[in-house]
Amino acid sequence: MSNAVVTLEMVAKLAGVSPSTVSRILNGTAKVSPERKKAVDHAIAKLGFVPNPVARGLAGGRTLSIGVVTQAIDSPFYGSALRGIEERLVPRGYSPLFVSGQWNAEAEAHCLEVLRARRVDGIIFFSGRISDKVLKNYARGMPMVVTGRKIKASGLVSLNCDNVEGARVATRHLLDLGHRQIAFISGDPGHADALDRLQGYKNALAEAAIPFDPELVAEGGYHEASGLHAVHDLLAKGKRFTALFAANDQMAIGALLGLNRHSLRVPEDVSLIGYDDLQSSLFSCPPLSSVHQSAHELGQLAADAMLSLLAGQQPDIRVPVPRLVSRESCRRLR
Amino acid sequence: MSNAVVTLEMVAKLAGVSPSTVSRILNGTAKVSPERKKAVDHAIAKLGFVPNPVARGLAGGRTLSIGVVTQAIDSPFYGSALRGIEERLVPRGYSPLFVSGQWNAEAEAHCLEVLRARRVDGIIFFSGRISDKVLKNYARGMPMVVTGRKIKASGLVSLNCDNVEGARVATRHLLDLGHRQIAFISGDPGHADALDRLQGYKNALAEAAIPFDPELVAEGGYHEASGLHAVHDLLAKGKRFTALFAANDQMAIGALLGLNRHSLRVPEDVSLIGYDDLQSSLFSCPPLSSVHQSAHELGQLAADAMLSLLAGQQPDIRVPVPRLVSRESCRRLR
DNA sequence: TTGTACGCGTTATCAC
DNA sequence: GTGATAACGCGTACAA
Repeated sequence: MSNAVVTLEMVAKLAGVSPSTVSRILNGTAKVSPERKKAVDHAIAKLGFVPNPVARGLAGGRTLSIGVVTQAIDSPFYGSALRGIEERLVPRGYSPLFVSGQWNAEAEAHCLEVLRARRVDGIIFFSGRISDKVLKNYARGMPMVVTGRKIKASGLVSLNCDNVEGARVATRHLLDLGHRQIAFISGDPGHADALDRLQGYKNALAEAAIPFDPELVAEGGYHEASGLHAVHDLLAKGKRFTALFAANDQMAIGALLGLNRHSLRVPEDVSLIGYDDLQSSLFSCPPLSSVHQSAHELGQLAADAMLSLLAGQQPDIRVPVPRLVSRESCRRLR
Repeated sequence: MSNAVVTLEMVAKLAGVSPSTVSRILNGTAKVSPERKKAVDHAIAKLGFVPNPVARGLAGGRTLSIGVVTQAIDSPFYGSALRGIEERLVPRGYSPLFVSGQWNAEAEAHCLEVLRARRVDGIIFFSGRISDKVLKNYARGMPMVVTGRKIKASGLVSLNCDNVEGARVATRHLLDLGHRQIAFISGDPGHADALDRLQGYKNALAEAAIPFDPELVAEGGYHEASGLHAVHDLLAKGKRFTALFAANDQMAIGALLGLNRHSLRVPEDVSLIGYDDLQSSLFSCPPLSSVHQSAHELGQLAADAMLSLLAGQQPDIRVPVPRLVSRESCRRLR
């Protein structure tokens, strides 16, 4: 309630000890006698003292803040991830600093500069277009956790979901349901993710000895509108397909509308499956089958990895395997 | 590219001037001779000097960071708002510090404490459950921008969307289409927003001389699942209705699924309208009519207001009026 | 206009 | 164990 500024020095004076002792108690840097500790704790409580992170940052070289480079803070996927990060970081006294790169290498570089200027203790970097080299370079200066890339470097943890496998599972699901003509809406080819998911689609087809047909692939951009357009393109080609796999849920939702526009019903006429299992996919009409890849959990894992790194340990993170979530947008053929 | 730490002092030395002169140039605090300024600019560029915000914060008492208390960083509405804030703040050198209160007064109070401890220069506070009194108290210590409340206090700007009017417009739209039995899914009564939207619904009915029927109102919680349940409840009562107004788009999407579950088609059997006009509403099946209330724009306005406040000016903000967006989820009766 | 000196609140490095 | 003392990098009275 009190708006007054209370400093460590004031605590020290009231407790009858030196500032250093107070600092030691706060950080557990060294042992102090129980009686002094008690006096200090008492003074802290009485004054309502809260350490100033700014001063701490200057003196100690740590700011207790973690930079998080996301690509689009307003996307449902990243929103969940950021929430996961927040859940893990805040209770440990760290504050996440979110900046968004907008899938633009230059903007991403700028984000990194802002974060470095702010002296964050570490950086969590989600996907993006910037080169691995730049990221590795930053990693030499501070702990980094990176997702969606396959980089190896000391002081850098790479969290990689198995997108190839996830896409294989999704495609396999459609195959198991008897579908043979399966169209695919790819993500932005600028993402490694997108390429992997395409590969998984191809792998599943190969397993089933079905030749890959480029005509059944439409390129999207990971957002709803692109899914809608992709369906138009696919249908315009006149190619027949009984099932459609979209490389993420947002495009699947767009595709759903596109199919409706062409009087094709899901799942009666076309089976549809997405990827990511967004919260909202549970409420589409019909509820969308998808590959569960929890962004929320990914965020938590990334934060945990960062915490380990900061504690000087090499985290041993195992990313959860993608899991099929079957709902009502797919049906057995015939 | 250089990872070295460059300080203001080094710039001063290289430019052959005193540190204060460099500081003055950086902050425009006082006039300096063109020649020295040139030398300093040159040195800054050569060294790639970036001022340390941490040190700046300690010395100058400003951290160039703005606390933003959101309720759920992973909700589509807040995601857009945060993006709007980021767009305005970052180019001006400020960094937003996002924390989420989860619609929990205690958590919100904790958020505010964290932000104060971090010495943010100001706080943008979205909705929430904490009391106006606490907010006013904080406003005495630093600039505040608050949304979704009607508070008056010096150093505090209150951005208020006219939810009563928006809800009236939505209901009026249904009335104009010939509907007379219009059900309503309210938001969490803990929000002022929710109460206002209910009031707008009532107002429109009154204008049309239609008695308000409590049986046609179901209580939701602003998320998709609650919209789904609300429809079940409404239908279980056996009340007939030809149109349904959900107090936000997320609930409308849930309601859409609920109606489908009961073999009611939108808009053939029931006309449906939401509120907020989320990006995703453009892609529901059918695309959802809604009341446009740009969260993105709201974020920008809040950020602009904060910047004005920080510049010592009293911002004169005019919140955009809610606007009806008619799509395919409503149809004329008969 | 410009430079000097000090302070911001904390941590780290010494002696004791 | 504990307490002075010196940084940390910058802003700003104050003097010149």
